[in-house]
Amino acid sequence: MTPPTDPLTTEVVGLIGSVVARYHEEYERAAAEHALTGAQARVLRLLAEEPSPMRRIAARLRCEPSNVTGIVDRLAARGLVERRPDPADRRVKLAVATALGKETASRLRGSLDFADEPLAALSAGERTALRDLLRRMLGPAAETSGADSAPRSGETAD
Amino acid sequence: MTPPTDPLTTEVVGLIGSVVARYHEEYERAAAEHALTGAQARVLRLLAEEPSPMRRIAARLRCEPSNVTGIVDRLAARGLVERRPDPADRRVKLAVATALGKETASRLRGSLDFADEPLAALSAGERTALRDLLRRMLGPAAETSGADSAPRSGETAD
DNA sequence: TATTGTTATACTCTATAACTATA
DNA sequence: TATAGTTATAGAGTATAACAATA
Repeated sequence: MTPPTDPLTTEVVGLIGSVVARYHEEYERAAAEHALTGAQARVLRLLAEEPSPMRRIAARLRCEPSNVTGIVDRLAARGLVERRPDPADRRVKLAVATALGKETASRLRGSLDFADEPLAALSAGERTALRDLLRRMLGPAAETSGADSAPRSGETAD
Repeated sequence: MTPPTDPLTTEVVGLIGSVVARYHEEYERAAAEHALTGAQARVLRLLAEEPSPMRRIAARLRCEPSNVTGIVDRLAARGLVERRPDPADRRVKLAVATALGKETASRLRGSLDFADEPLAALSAGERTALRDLLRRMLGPAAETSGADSAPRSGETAD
């Protein structure tokens, strides 16, 4: 679709593909270090920030709500997450990270050293330039949306 | 690990996370458009470039060889891929894309319009700057490795 | 009636281990 | 004996459809 795509753009897309592959591997490795799957790690990080109804987790993960049941079950079985009723609406269940869950999420973030390894190759000035380019690329929403995002999160907010 | 990570780096990592999420969604959507899973699409693109022993596919996908059996089975069942014996070593089976498989891979590449949507926001000059930054970030190997890569490929070549 | 979360089901991807046929 | 590919098995993620409780 659209114009034939010039060599420069093709190369940039390829490079982005490489970044994606590397980021993804890093993320999975970091999750595995804590005996978590990628999906579990994403949910745990989400809940470490704030409690969330099951439905909202699904929206953030871009998957069906029925899947979240199992993921939260497994996190709950390990004491990383708990389910609490929502006082305002008794249909809703809030998933909340336990103290252990928050601690695990924090360690998880620490071991996701994408910041060091590949990014360390760039000077502060270069990182600033990269930031500006990525901001422009992702559009105005980017400044808030992805401040600490995980792969495949890509929320539509709700 | 390593230094406390300054706010700038944190933001850049977050932005990269957003790019990763978006790229991944795009890729899955494009694959689904052709009734393929992400893994199937990755293998098909790989084989559209050149035939490959099962073992090598696994290395590119960074998964166990036993998984490739099923993925290639499903692609073969749809006539997108074939298995051929390797004349040089009768233990080896080469997976090769059929004409239909190559055509599908080509259409797949066309519908992966990451190049248009987010990247179109950047001018040619900006794309060049982005290319240079990503090259430096990924290191010297990047120029060859990811020219048309898929998420999670991230090959170690072999 | 509509919505939230769950259950039931089926498929794909994943790793591990055991097997076969070559080498 | 070592290697390539497969099979068997089990766990996890995914979507769909049907269901209970609540709104």
